[in-house]
Amino acid sequence: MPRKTDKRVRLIEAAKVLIHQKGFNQTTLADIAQEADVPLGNVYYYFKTKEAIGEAVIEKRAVEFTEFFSKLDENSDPRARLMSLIQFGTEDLELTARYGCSVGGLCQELGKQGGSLADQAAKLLHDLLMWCETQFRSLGFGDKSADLALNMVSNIQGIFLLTHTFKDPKLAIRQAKVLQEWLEKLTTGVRGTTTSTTKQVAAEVA
Amino acid sequence: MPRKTDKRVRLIEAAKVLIHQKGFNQTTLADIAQEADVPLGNVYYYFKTKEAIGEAVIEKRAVEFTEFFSKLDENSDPRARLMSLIQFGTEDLELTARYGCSVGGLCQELGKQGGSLADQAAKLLHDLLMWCETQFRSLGFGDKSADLALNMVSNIQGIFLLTHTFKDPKLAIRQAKVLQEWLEKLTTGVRGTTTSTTKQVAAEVA
DNA sequence: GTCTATATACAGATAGAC
DNA sequence: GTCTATCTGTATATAGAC
Repeated sequence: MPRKTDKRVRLIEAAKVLIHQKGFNQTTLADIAQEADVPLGNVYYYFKTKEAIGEAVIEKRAVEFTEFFSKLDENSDPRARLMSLIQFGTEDLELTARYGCSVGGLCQELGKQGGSLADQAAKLLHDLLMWCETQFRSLGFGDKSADLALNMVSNIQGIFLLTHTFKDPKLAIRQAKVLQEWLEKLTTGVRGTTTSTTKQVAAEVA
Repeated sequence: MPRKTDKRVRLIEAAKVLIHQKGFNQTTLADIAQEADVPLGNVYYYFKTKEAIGEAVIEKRAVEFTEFFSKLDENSDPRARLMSLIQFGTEDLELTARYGCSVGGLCQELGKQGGSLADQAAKLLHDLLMWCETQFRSLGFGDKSADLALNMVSNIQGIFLLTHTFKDPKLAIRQAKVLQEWLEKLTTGVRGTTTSTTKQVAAEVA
């Protein structure tokens, strides 16, 4: 592997971490260069602008999201997949308490500024939303699926914000329990395949 | 009222709006001075530092929060108060879609930086959380009240973030309906006063 | 109390030697 | 491809006349 790729990767990784920790605007190119052990002036050989680095970081996040969904999809039924999603939300809580959700934080910050970076960040949350909706649809919730997905992602993002605000991982633990119970009650008697019968059951429960 | 107070008030109001729109770090003193129609150099007569302006803005938000709670408390029973809170979340949604939640945004941004400003911003969300918990406690939910409050505030903050991220007020409308239905089912058969009977009912429902 | 001019620091970005 | 030195703009903050 040529050093070119190596440095590029290092810069993206450094930027990814620092942007999560300090936010995009508060992260300087000097910060990134230092963290990646690359001289400041050399950064511009790999990225024309700071925005280009932001773009690369979000693309990296998108790849990680895809891998994450693949992992979740290994669960045999959609209900277990959604449960896994909630479970993963209780990992790395020290990081979440310190710096909040890496994706939610980007959407919040960049959303105010508009532009293509904001759109790219929003797509990450959109993908998560769509993934959840797919699971609910597979469980037979039909037209209710979008609302259920919205409720779930909303809940997750909200508890991340509170966990960060109060610097208290226990909040996320508590809410994860609540969310899992909600999902359990919601899917009681519902199978993972979409048939006319399960659709009726799901519609009734919802 | 002396002009001194007038300019101070104008600066705080301008800062409040701009910080909501652009975030604290992205709002410059020049921005604030211009918006308040005060010469840049004069700003420092009223506030020693930019942080001092941030402090004043958060204090203003705290006052508005208190007034807001007073308004909500005008409802006769706690259930109606919580319903009102959800209802208020569906007002000014164009603003929320454009700039997100003014308080949530501050907590997110300042939380990463730490310091006293972050603590002050966090206190705003804490007050909201405590207010909600008080309502649930009045409804007889006892020890479940903290979790219910957490769930509610978490949900509200989450949907604000999504509304902002996707620039779509309809999302907040949809989720408000879901939240209200949740609250309705939760409090079915529960009265607004705390007696041993209602406590049992509430505990059972929760 | 008010306001212009400016000091100081640091950000993103570039030039050009190697 | 790499890296030092630096340009340019802009931010917070100050000095000091009025």
